[in-house]
Amino acid sequence: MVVDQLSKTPSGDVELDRLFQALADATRRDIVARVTAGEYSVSGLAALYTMSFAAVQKHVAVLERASLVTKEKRGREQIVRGNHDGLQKARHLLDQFEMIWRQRASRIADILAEDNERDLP
Amino acid sequence: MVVDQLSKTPSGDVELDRLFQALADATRRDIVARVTAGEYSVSGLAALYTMSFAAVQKHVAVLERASLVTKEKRGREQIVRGNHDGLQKARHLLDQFEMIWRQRASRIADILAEDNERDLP
DNA sequence: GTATCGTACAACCAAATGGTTGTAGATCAG
DNA sequence: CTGATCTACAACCATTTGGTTGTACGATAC
Repeated sequence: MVVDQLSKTPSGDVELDRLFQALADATRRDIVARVTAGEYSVSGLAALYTMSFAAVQKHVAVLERASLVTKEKRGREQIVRGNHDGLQKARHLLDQFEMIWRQRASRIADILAEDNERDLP
Repeated sequence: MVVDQLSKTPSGDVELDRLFQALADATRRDIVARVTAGEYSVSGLAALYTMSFAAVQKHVAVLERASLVTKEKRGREQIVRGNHDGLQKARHLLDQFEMIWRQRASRIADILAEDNERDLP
């Protein structure tokens, strides 16, 4: 059977919910990009945006729950770093979709090939 | 300059917001997988889930606005198909993050290499 | 024709989201 | 010790989200 990744995703992966939910906000995507490139304290991040410190703090918390970011206490500040594992998990799902797409494409190609066989004696 | 993809993403890409928001729900991910593999009418999809028809209809609408899915009227039913472009766009962003990550990794490798040079006379 | 099917859409509701302000606890600098 | 910084967290608010039910309408079947 060609396409049965589907049965493997009956429903309800909360981790993926949180991952994509976390990526569905421009500020948070920006934070991910920055902390993936280098280190930032929470207030260092907050300085980059016009919103309040608490708002940025909440965004970081969302990213942390989504495993896109880790926090580590250093002195009085909290260092935020990108977490590659979270990104990998999101990429993996999209790769699966890509596979499903390609399988469908090749199925269609097969059908066309069959048609050709039938048409050309 | 090594990492200035960052300045290119100052903020506010509504399309990406909608894309990831759309993927942040297990039912919608399941729909994407199914309609990417083959064709479904809206009611055909609705039959797969326990929720109401209207709920599924809304999910499809969200996916459509996110360019993850297209609808095409055929007779009295509406055929839902996967839209590869939307997926590609999401994959592209994650690929950019992957690049940022690798650049950071190689920067760190460079620093370690410098340290080695300094340490070994 | 009438009945039924597939769809669209409005109105409503509870819960989650994204933001604010304010308060309080650690940690560092002087 | 005192004051400034960085963080955490609660309370509040407006808007969005994910679901419901109900109504209306075009296409199909009989």
